[in-house]
Amino acid sequence: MYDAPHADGTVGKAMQVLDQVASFQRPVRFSELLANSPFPKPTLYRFVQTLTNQGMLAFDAERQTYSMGLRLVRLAHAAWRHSSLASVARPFIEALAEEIGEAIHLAQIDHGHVLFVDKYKATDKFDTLAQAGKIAPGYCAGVGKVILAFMPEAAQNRALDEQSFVACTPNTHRNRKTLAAELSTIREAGVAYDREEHELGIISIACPILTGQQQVVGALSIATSTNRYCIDDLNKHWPDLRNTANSIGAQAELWQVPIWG
Amino acid sequence: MYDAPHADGTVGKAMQVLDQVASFQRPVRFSELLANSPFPKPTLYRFVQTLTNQGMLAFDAERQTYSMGLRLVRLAHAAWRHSSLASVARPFIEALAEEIGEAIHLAQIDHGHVLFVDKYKATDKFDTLAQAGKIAPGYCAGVGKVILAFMPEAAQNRALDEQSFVACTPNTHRNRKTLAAELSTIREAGVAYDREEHELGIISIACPILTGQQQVVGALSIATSTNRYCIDDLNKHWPDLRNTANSIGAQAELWQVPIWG
DNA sequence: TTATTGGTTTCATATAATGAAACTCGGTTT
DNA sequence: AAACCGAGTTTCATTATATGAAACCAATAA
Repeated sequence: MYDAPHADGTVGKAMQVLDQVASFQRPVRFSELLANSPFPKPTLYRFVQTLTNQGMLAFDAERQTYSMGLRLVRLAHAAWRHSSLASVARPFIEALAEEIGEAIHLAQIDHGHVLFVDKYKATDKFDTLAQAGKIAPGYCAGVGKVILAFMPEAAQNRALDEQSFVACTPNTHRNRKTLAAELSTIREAGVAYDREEHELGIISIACPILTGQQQVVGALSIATSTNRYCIDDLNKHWPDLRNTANSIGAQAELWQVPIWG
Repeated sequence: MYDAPHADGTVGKAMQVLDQVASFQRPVRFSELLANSPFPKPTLYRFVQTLTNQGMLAFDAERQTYSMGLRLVRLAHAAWRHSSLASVARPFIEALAEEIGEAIHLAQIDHGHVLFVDKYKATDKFDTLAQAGKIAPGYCAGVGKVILAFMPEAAQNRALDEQSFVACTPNTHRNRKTLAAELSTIREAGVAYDREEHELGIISIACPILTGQQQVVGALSIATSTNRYCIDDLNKHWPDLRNTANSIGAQAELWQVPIWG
């Protein structure tokens, strides 16, 4: 449901509550939270109180509902600028998108989830916050697979353990074995394809973004819909995609991009 | 320096640490944090540990620095979509910006700070995350003043108490009295002007976004630079701005926008 | 080698979180 | 009305957790 690692301390629990509120995709009543909360009533109550005081949650007195607070936006602003690839990658993505006229996704991995941190659609230009921050499971989506493929052994195993293998479409990997097999292919080839594994009608080609020491910091993909193009068409863009990814990687290295976000 | 309200509990302190990390506009060493932290070494240490585990901070082992974590981006995604005006306001702003060809800012207030939640520049289209989440003091910036002006007495006083009146430019208000005076003028007029009070060369005209019950939920402004236009030019756009603000207000009401974020 | 600095761990103590139960307050129902 | 409910809030003795002085452990630097 929502991440519940080894619950470190009180703040860990508070973050758990934050996630829970986020998981409802709408403002939510206290009682709704309580219903599927591991915490007893007064405890949960105090958590939401505190979080609301802190601006991490927002309480609508009118409707008696909680939603995510604006302080998060403030903090995320900093996160996005200083802890993600996005800021260094932007100009490159823009150039690439203009050149090939398809949507470009930039992703990083965060605790086993693929996190879209930026997106550029030739038509609606940057569409950052509306899309950024979205998560997709790592076992489908081109960017997810390519990041997994290039992770070091240990981290990869840890990440694989966290995958749940829900079938998004008929093409989705449904167990660890077939995924692991594809991952090694991907690693050799240096490219991953998403053949409608995440969403029917959407295909993509993805490249890893590597540092000089061959550490993955993220991935870049070109996505399109099947009624316009097929995988072979995307392949034509591979050199460009590859180059852009390399440039970003080089740039990231000079810059202060952390490896695992 | 950074918000330190009435420190509620352990999580409050943890959030304080988050803010502190954000306040450095770059990855930061433990010792740097320690230097201006109210917390003793081991306490601070455990906080950053926990926050890092939780993905709220990111630790770059290479350089031994902390920066904001990606989990914030994930959470902010939800915040932006469900707890802010931005999602309902976007289409309106887009239309307005295209029509008048100047940059439009959308702001909300959060704990006495004006928070830019969206920005549309006719040239670079939406530039959300790069700009959104930025804060500006409430006592300068057109949007800030207009929001303050329309706040209910009590909240206004509380917000005014939190202002520090640092002079950004020669035109900035430098004490509560002159600001309070302008606020009542603004309230009557329904418009606020920023005459290079925040940044030299930048002027703007701002309107409040009100609900049916005349509660401010945010503000909208048209900003431009003095070497292109003067305040009178901006005034020509006032009707449009006003209308857009009204439409957004009406829409927000139907929707689930919380009053104080 | 011996300081020094930046980071990590210990452990007795103080403090803060916990949750069962009791309470309040609109809105039902009898 | 009186009794009842269910969502939200508060109390308070108990327990678990955070705390921070001091000690410890590298790595440089002198």
